[in-house]
Amino acid sequence: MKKNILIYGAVLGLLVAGLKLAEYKLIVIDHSIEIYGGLIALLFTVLGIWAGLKFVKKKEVVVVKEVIVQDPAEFTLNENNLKLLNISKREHEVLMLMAQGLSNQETADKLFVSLNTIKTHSSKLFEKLNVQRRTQAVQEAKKLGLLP
Amino acid sequence: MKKNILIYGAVLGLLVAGLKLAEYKLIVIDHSIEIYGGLIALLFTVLGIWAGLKFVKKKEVVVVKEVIVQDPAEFTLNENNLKLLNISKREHEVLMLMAQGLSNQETADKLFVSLNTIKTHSSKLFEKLNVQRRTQAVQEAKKLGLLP
DNA sequence: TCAAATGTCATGCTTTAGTATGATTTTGAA
DNA sequence: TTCAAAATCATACTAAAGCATGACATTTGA
Repeated sequence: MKKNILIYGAVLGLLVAGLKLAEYKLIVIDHSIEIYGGLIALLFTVLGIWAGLKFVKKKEVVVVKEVIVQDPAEFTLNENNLKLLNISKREHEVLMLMAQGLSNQETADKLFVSLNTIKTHSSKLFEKLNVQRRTQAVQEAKKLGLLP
Repeated sequence: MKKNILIYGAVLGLLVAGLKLAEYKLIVIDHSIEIYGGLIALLFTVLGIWAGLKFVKKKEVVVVKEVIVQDPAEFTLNENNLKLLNISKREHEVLMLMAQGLSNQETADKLFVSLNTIKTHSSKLFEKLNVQRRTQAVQEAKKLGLLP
């Protein structure tokens, strides 16, 4: 910044000096004033643009490196709701895996049971939670304190 | 852009005309040339700076290198991650409705587009989030601060 | 102005999810 | 021990989700 100001000042000074000299030579020519003015206009326009660029063209590159780790919010299972809704242990297990984004097949594999079994659990779960889809089930379950 | 050029041209024209007039009045004064030149220099410097600013004033570029994982407690949309993953506005909209447990059909109805469109958005979303299912998408999106 | 990105939609297809129903086996409590 | 709930599994569906691909219009940015 300071450098630019100094450079600008220096260039300006030189120009003024140069023009001062040129002034006496050009003055004798016809229409010299127009030429003189035109030159000044041109030079200072360029200078101005240059100055404008210098002072604004500072692109700021911000690099974000921080990683904010998830807070494992303290969760306490609401067993009361569990009982109220008649949700069994196994069903709750299935619900948790469902909430982790597992497919029915994956859940079945993880629990060593058949796909059909998981489907049965899921259906009953949806009934009890009064929802139609697994995504809704997860939402509802979280609301009810059945899931973290 | 075009406007700026026109404005610049117009201002320049007016100045030339004005100076042409001033030229004959100032010429009689002592040192009129210096004053004349000074004025032109001043005016065109300002004009140049203005032009420079106009044509170069690019927004700051923010470069983010790492994906940020956020605390889900207080939510502020992480637009950086959004950009990083190339998730468009519309896709984000779909993502939000998906997170609310809506089916593709319901989402389509809500956004007044076809089911196929939502499926397309969903597929691209899964790709970008690097997941296979909507449930996983929602989870991942929350981790990345794309969803409350 | 021109290319790239975005948004929209379709078709055809495969996979997964969800429903309905019924059956057998476990298990926990009266 | 007995009985009901819970858990398991199956078959047969329908519905929804997801994938791949191509097309076309609109928007936008360089």
